[in-house]
Amino acid sequence: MQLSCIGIMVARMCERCNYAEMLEGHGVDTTPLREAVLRSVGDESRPLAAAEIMAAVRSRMSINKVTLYRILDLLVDKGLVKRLLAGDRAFRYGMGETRHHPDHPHFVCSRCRVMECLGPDLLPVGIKKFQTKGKRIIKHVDVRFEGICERCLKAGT
Amino acid sequence: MQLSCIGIMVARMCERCNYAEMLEGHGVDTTPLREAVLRSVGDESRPLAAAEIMAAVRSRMSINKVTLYRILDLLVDKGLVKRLLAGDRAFRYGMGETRHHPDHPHFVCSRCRVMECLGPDLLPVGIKKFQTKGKRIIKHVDVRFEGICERCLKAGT
DNA sequence: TTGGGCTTGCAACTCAGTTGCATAGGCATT
DNA sequence: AATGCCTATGCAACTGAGTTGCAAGCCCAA
Ligand SMILES: [Mn+2]
Ligand SMILES: [Mn+2]
Ligand SMILES: [Zn+2]
Ligand SMILES: [Zn+2]
Repeated sequence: MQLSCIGIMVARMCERCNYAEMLEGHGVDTTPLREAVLRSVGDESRPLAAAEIMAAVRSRMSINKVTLYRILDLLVDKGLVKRLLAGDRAFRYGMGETRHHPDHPHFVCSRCRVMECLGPDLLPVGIKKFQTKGKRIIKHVDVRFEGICERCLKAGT
Repeated sequence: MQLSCIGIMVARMCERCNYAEMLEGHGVDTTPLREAVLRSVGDESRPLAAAEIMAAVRSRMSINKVTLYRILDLLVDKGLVKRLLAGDRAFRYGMGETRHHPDHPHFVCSRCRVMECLGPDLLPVGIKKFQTKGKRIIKHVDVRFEGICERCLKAGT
C-alpha cells in the first residue's frame, strides 16, 4: 500500500511499526507517554527537535518537559531512537536503525535548520573499513550534508 | 623541518602560518586579541571548545567571554576557523581549510568527548559527486567518527 | 498493609552562548 | 583643538535547551 494513495492512513508514517511492541522488544516497559513519544518520532519523515516532539505529544495528551527528556534519553540509550546533530544547539531525534530503517546520512539546511533524511545509498562507500584502523575503537560514523533546502531555495533570497 | 626534531619550535603547531597575515588576507583587521584567538586555535593539533580557547588566550593576555565569542563568530564567518560538532552542547573550533590544512574528518570520543583530527585520506571517497544531486544545494559534507579514544582505552573501564 | 521500585511532575538549576548598552581608541572633518 | 563617527572591547543581564533534586502517585510483592 502506497502512502500517497489514502487519507486516514497517511497520519502514520510507518505502518509496519508497532511502537508498543518495539518498546517491549528492547526491554522497555510500555507506558502511554513512552509510546506517544516513540510514535511522534517514528511518524515523521525527518528528525525532530525535542520542542517539536513535545508539541506533537501534547496534541494528544499532557506531558512534562522533564519527562519528555527522560523518555528520549531512555529511548536513545536502548537504541530505539538516534540523537542527531543539526549544527545548532538543539539535538534532533530520529528513529534508530532497524531492518526497515537502515543507517543513512542527513541533510541540514543552514538557513532554516530543518534536518532531512537522505537515502542510505548516499552513504559514501568505504566507511566500514575504518572500523578497526588505529588504536582507537570506532563505533559509528556520522555523515551530515549541509546546504540550502528546497523550500528555502524557492523562498528566494 | 620536522616538528619532532626540535625543542623551542614545537610550541607552534604550524610554523607556516603567520596569523596576522592570515587575518588581513581574509579582510579582517588584526588586533592582539584576534591574533591570539586564531593562534590558540591554529597551534593546537585538535579542535578546541570555547572554554579551552579562553584559557589558552588568558595565559597570555586578558579577554572577556563575549569578546571571545564575537571573535570566534567573525573568524568562522570569514572562513578562517571552522565550527565543529562534538555531540555535546559545546561547539569545537578548528582551523579552516587552506592549502596546508585540507578538509578532513574528525573523531570524537564518546567517553571523554575529546575531538581529534583524522587524516584527509580517511575522508570517504565519492562525496564530491553529491554536490549537485537533487533540488537542494549541498555546500559541504561533515564526516564524524565516534568511539573510544586511545587514552580512554588505556585508562580501562 | 506495608514497603520498595518505577514513572511522572514541578521548581530550581546549569551551561554555553547572546543581547543590550556603555566605554575607549582611532581617524577624518571642521 | 574640537567634533563626530566607526570599530573593538567589556560588563551585566538574558536566553534556550537540557538537567538535577525531590516529592507524589502507582503497582506489585511480601
Ligand atoms: Mn534519518
Ligand atoms: Mn581538524
Ligand atoms: Zn531551509
Ligand atoms: Zn576519550
